[in-house]
Amino acid sequence: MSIIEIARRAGVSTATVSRVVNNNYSVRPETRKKVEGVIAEMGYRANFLGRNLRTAQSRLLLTMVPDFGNPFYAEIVRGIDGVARAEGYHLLLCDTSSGVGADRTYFDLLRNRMADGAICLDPATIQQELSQETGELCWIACCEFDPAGAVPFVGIDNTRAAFDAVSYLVQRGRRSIAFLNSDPRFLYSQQRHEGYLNALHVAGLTPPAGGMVTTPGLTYDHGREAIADILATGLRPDAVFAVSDTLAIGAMQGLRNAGLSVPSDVSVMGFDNIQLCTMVQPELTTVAQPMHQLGETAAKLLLQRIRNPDAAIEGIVLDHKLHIRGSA
Amino acid sequence: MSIIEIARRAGVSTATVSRVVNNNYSVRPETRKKVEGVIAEMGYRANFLGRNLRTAQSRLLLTMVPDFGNPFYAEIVRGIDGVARAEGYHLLLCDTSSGVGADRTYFDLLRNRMADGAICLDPATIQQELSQETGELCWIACCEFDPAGAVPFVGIDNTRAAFDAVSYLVQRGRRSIAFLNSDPRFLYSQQRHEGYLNALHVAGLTPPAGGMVTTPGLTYDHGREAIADILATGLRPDAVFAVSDTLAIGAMQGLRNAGLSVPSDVSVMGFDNIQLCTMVQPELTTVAQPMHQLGETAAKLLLQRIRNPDAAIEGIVLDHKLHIRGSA
DNA sequence: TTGAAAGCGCTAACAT
DNA sequence: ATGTTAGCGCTTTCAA
Repeated sequence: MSIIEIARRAGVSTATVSRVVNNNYSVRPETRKKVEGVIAEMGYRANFLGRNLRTAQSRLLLTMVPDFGNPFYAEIVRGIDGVARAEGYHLLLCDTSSGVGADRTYFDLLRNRMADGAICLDPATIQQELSQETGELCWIACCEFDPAGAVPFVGIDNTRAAFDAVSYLVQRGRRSIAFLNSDPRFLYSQQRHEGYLNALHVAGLTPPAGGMVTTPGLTYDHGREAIADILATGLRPDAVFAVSDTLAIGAMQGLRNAGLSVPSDVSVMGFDNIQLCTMVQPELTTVAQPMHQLGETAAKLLLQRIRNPDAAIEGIVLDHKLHIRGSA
Repeated sequence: MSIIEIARRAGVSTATVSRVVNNNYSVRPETRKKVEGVIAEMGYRANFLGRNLRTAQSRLLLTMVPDFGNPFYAEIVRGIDGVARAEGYHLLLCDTSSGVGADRTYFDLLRNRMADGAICLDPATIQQELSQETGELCWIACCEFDPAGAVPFVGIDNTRAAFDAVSYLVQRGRRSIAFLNSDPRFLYSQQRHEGYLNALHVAGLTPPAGGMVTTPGLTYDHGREAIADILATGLRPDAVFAVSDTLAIGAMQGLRNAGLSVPSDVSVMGFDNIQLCTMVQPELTTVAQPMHQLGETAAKLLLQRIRNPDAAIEGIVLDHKLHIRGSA
């Protein structure tokens, strides 16, 4: 049953039905009532497929996350979702962790007009590949971004955040600070690495030999295994800085398994400030990212860009903040 | 740039271009090559809005979750996503926690043909409201379902699972077993409540006065607060059964805060078996749900139903399993 | 193997 | 205030 059927039954034109449905044009109250009556009676619902083609928009926002099993990303997505829904958009959510293959990227969903815009939380490397097309494609980088690139972004200053975190450990008297990093394809990974080295350098320290490891992912188990690897080399650091809370929480478990106690033997510092931080024992000291705000800002920026594609959009850097708790 | 432009440049009809793009009909190799050349040269991408209208499908699967900040739901969604993508579908994800208002349900996205089908993880109450329309609407209930209803479902036997969990606590000598439940609108909440009572009954026990609480959500903090409430009544249970691991983990933290130790003072039993269970101290004993499989099965069922709407589909009950660890 | 043409359901410009 | 009508971009029947 289409709009034609409704128009026929109500004795009006399809245009009038359309006006009633979208209640934007002036329609005589009686006419409106009559049409609404037929619509209710028939249980008619506008077919968005037709509307979308006609208006050339899908009202869908493509959101690409590396892994929404990670509470950090989950919280950002919730931020995006809130803004999107308030503006009448919905989320086309893609978990990029499983990998889609080189020939077929999720950006195709944008090119194919399946989405009106996209928010990408994926590694900057992928993004750089695509930034050429940036003028045509409507998207925002979130968390992973190139400050010098052409793509509008929102994120934090990862280098400084890591610097602050490690400086704190140093200030607390720690001298052998291990570093649990993730995939170096991630820009945040490179930047936090840099911040870590900077802070050590300023303090006249160097990374302990074998104390810098790279994990293939951000699960708790990756953190646990990373610590096991470090300890297996014989190294006994007095602090660990992890680029993710999930990694840090896994690391704490790994340290416990090895009979080491946190923070007396080893301080542990995480990154993100997920809810879980205050649920583990000891509570996790971490660098907070404003996750919800990150998502909201990304969505607002994107919507802005969708509505006014030509306006220049500034990149936005939000503040990080150290949360001192029991683990360091 | 549309298919017409490509057809013109390649000197063929739009039908031929369409055939090339969908490479389903026989097209002469030279013709194909020529068309593909133009497509590549022009960077043409089919507009899915047009295709969707014509084929009357969106290739989108609506997924409604109460809260994908909860790792339990996140894992299910990943299961759904994997199957969906393998079949050329994508996820239209809606977080229902924020509430959409009575007049406008997410099912409308289905009625409006924005999605080809839906998987609903939302409370059964909402679902029952809608099950009348079930013949017309194409959707699957996941986790939350009415075994006697008309809606195809996949889930576990919550009553038995809770029964098994509590029976285990009893068998370990626990006599005063508190129950941390969530919103009773959830069917699982009612069923696990029933299983809890059954197990106590069989053991000749009764719920300790003030030992059954209901939380407004499933965050860690809800668990922590629930325990605080119980302890505030003066009750000192020797075990706690929570309907969610997140609740249980929060409860453990609450017990610690109150100076109680797990499991010597109080045993704690969770539900779901999220990854985090082995990262807390002590590790959490819990009833495992096959989360990934739950999601995969739901997606397969839905796809099946989309392709063959008339075939009867059986409800599927998957197995639960007790995981004994340190907390109980 | 290819082309012509209809039409999916809707909106919006234009006419009345 | 309402109707007429073109057309969004695509697929698909039918004909050649």
